[in-house]
Amino acid sequence: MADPAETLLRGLNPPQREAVQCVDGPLLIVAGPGSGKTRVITHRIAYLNRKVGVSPGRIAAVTFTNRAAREMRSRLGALLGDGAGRLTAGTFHALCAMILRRDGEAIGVPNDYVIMDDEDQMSLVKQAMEQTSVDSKRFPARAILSAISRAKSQLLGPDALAAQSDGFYDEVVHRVFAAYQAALARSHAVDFDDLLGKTVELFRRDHAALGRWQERFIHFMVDEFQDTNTAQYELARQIAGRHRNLAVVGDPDQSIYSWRNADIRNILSFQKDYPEARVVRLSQNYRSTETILQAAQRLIRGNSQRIEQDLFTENARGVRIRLVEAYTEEEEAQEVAREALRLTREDGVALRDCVVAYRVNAQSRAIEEACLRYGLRYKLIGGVRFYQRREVKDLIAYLRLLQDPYDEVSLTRVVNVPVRGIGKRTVDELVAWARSLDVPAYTALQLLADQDDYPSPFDARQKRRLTDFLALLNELSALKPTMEAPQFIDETLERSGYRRALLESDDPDAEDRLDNLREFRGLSAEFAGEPASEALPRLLERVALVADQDAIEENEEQYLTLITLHQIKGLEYRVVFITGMEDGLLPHSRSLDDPDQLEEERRIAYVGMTRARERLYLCRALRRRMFGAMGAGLPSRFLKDVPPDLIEKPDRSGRRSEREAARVFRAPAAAANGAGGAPPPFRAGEKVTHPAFGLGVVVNCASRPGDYEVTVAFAGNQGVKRLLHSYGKLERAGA
DNA sequence: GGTTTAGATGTTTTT
DNA sequence: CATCTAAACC
Repeated sequence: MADPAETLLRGLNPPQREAVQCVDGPLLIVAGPGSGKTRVITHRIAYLNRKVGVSPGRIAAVTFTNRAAREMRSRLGALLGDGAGRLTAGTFHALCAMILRRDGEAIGVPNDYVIMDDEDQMSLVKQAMEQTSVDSKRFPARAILSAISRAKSQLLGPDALAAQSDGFYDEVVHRVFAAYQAALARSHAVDFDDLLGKTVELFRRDHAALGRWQERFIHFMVDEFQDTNTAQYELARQIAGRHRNLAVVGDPDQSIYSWRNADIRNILSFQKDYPEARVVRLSQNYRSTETILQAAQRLIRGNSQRIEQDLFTENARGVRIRLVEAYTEEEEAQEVAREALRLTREDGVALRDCVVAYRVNAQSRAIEEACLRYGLRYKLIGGVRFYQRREVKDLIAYLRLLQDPYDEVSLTRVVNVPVRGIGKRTVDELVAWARSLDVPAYTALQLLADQDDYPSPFDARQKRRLTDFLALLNELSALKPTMEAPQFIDETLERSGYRRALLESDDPDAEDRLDNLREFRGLSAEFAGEPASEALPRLLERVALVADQDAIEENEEQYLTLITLHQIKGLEYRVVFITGMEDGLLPHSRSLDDPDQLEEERRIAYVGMTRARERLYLCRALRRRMFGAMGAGLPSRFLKDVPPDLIEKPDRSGRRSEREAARVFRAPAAAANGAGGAPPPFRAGEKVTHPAFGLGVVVNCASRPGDYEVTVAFAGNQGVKRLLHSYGKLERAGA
């Protein structure tokens, strides 16, 4: 029994063991929620090491987020110790960045390439549309971009798209597509889809390079396989092409990224491409109570396009799912906050064990406000992401420009930030002039500076300003090898005048912005110990690829987590609140008219529900602010699919009058304490009656936003209850 | 060329 | 409702 490999199998059920031990050849694991699939993957890696002697360094494990990769590493560390550090774990994008950094030049991806984010892509598409005179009124740039992105994630270039084009729209897309790719190339840039597509292209063309990576990773594993797109799957097949040790783990019912071109059919393709593949199903749920699992199962059965998985659990039945119905978004948030508070005080639940999940980021605001009001610490995941903030993007644009002067998007972004008298008109002229000379904008600037008499469209004043800017870039570039990244960032902010402009501006957020810049500088400290010229490419790559800046920290701090239903995938909490269970929000209004999208919305709800271990709250508001106006919210159609006997409904008989609802609606934030200044309705010690609970004695009367919460000890075995005064069911006894 | 303002406009999810 | 755009104004 001293066999270290055997100990890894302890505590696993038979299918889990099978998945762990099946270390030769292709493997498909279809795993329901809470089935311990992450555990199976890490154990499999450890088993490969202990039993077969495969070093973790020869294994690539692709995860959906960087967070998941980090988690996998630490789990593996617990099993294997030091050796685990050599595992290559990360997203497909990170893996591709690594490959391209080393071998990309073979297909013309320059060593110093930069990665464009979606905002940059948008501006490039708009520019490409102007260039090809495509009317942005008739063809929204966003739609064109998503068509381009769809084509790219299916490994179609402009020409391939044109070849299978069917109609005018594709023709338009094709034109913009080609111009867009040209603009990327001119800027030495790749977008997220290129990262994948160029790597696939590299492996198609350069078999020596492919062979090296095939030998490097003799085992390849993909988690969340249901959310991979065509390019990602192709890449996995390429790398696993020699050893055929490709293991994929997925759950079709949790596929929620089709809008990012994830293709659930990859699971079918896998079985076709690897007919010899072993298929293992993990159906036992170790996470949730039976009630929660059953409710989720019933919900997901509402989808017609699916294969039934018979999930089961041996966990206890647990408490019923609570339905929370509030009048407004604010009340919904307050009820959530109040309940979270109650759980921490009465039920021994830590605040960290609770999570509030919602469909759209905008919903977080009401919750945040409720948390502030009740003094709950919270942590917002996602939201306006750090790297997207204006000042951070400005700084990144400077750094990118200093790494790659041909990055035109960055150049036009910062050429007049802070204002240097180089307005839109001048910038347009510069870009047009550069294009007429068929050189990048940066080269045009150099021309302007070096050849005094070269004919240009600029007068002396503009010429002076432009060459001053060029001088600034060159000056900073010269500093790059002489100092470390944090110091270089300081110099950039100083010499560009950015910091000073921010200090002198009357922007009310100036302080925050400086804080953010300081924070960014702090991040760059990780790359200290080497000159900025070395650190910059890796720093910028990190910035582009690692989106989960506000990662969930594994510390002891107590806070309520606020997160979207998309980001919560892969996590679990004892208590889950899902807010906005309304038609139009979940399912989202943009998905209502498409059956396929509607099924995806249902899967999103399913993912949310199955995150809960013990308690699940489904919350909705009758009225919600949308488009600036209030709209009536109908309950989510998904609620109907949850069996009523699994749900505990609010006491409808005690519902407040419509008039009172209107009052709350008009002044939702009125009176943070007590009912608008009204005196407490009862005092401790008073005798009261309740229609359902009978006679009781008031224990306490605490003020609540817009209300009072009365604690009453009822006679007999009714026990102590907390009731909201506005429900109006309590009356003074003995009158 | 810069700045302010009114007006329109468009609202999901993220590596 | 908040953010972006275009046009008027400085």
